[in-house]
Amino acid sequence: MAAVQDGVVTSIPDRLFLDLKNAIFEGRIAVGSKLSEPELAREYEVSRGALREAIGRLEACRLVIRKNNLGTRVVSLNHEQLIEIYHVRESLEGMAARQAALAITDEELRELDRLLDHHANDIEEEINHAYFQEEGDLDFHYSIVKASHNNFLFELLCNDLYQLVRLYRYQFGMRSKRAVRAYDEHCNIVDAIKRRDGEMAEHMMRAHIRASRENVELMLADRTSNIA
Amino acid sequence: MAAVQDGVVTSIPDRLFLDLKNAIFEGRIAVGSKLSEPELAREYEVSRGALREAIGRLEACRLVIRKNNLGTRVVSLNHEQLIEIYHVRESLEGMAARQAALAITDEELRELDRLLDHHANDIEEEINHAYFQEEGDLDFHYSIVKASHNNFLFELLCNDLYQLVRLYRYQFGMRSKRAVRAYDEHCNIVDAIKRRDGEMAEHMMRAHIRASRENVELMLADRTSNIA
DNA sequence: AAATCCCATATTGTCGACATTTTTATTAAA
DNA sequence: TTTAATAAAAATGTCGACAATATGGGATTT
Repeated sequence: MAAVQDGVVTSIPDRLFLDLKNAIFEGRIAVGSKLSEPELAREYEVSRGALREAIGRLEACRLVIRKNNLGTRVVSLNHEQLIEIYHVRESLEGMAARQAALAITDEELRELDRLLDHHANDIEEEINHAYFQEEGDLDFHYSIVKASHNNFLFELLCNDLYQLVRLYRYQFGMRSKRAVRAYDEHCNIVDAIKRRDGEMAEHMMRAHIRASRENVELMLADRTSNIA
Repeated sequence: MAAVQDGVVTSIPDRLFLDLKNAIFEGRIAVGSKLSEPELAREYEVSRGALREAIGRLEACRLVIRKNNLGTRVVSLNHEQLIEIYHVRESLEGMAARQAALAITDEELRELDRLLDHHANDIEEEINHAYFQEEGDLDFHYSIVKASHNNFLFELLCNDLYQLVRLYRYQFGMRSKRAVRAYDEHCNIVDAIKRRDGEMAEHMMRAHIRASRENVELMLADRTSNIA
């Protein structure tokens, strides 16, 4: 999961960008709240200039929205926008699986098997389900995208989309209960990749994400009906 | 084509961002060349701070690459990277066509017909082929994506991907000679959308972009063999 | 002659201050 | 009491200056 950039000199905005991102993910900066430049500059002990550059990068990966003369707010997405992202994920990750089937290395294949085993153990021991519902699932998808050896796809998904999904799932307080079914779907995807069947890998991945989206739609529908 | 943001106050970085983008597209800032902050600040008569913010936005849409303490250069892509982008386009625009088939309005459908007519006339009169090879084709794709009514998809494709493709085709000096065949493919796509057949619309759009990619691959192969 | 080191120069990184715009608080009028 | 106008406060936009880093040239050494 760790995408450490080795040897790259990190500037103040680099560090700030990471810190702010974590603050958002951990809820210390609330969804929808405003990022006050004077306040954050004091808190992180940096100049407003450096802070503004870090905020610019948050804006680039769509985690915040900035309006001229009005300041910056953490994105607050509605249901429709979350669904939009799932549609994009479906097409993008489908393509990733297709390309992974052609380009994956033996080492990357072993890594996928390891993740699958880990997932299976968690299910059998009926413990720690939470892991694969959150980070573990992301690790799996991350590995597939990496195995596609399409760097553009990788950046799009891993730098932007996954983070948005993570934030929204957090925002809506969603925890998937699909661990067992998701495991089966993951196996299907890996099987297709092992057989170098790109067409099938894409099909299975799209089905997997579509199921995940439908699950989300159900939860969102539940929520609104409960509130209403 | 014009995506004018009405009523939005434009700051200096806003204007600079547009100016620099145009300068890159028109070749006044060469592909691969360095963006000197002092020089550009003098030329555009702005402070380096405002300039740096504009550069940050160029970086966000991947038109330039910035390295700490080393400065910023206009992206210079190799063949593999251009092909990577076409793969992403294929999956993303396929999804756009699929969703457009479900969500397109009558007005948007009329607009598509207008573009198709325009394209057909150009072919019959055997003039102005250049138009549809470049801007016209982009207009068509732009309209489809808009008709998907998936705003996230729209931003991804129209703010980032199309611009990159445009720049690379310029960088490699490519001009498609597929006007007639592309017209037929466009018609197939619009037919499927009219029938509200999302599955087929996606299939046709993907075939269209795949053909375009294969055409690009051919040109790139030609080029390298000529040079070698 | 080639390679290495060192210094002068230029460029990027960072900061504090001022200008402009928005927001809040206050006051006056209906 | 509510609304409108206005003034004070705070936030964002913009800038120029200084600090840190990289580049290029020349002297020195092998």
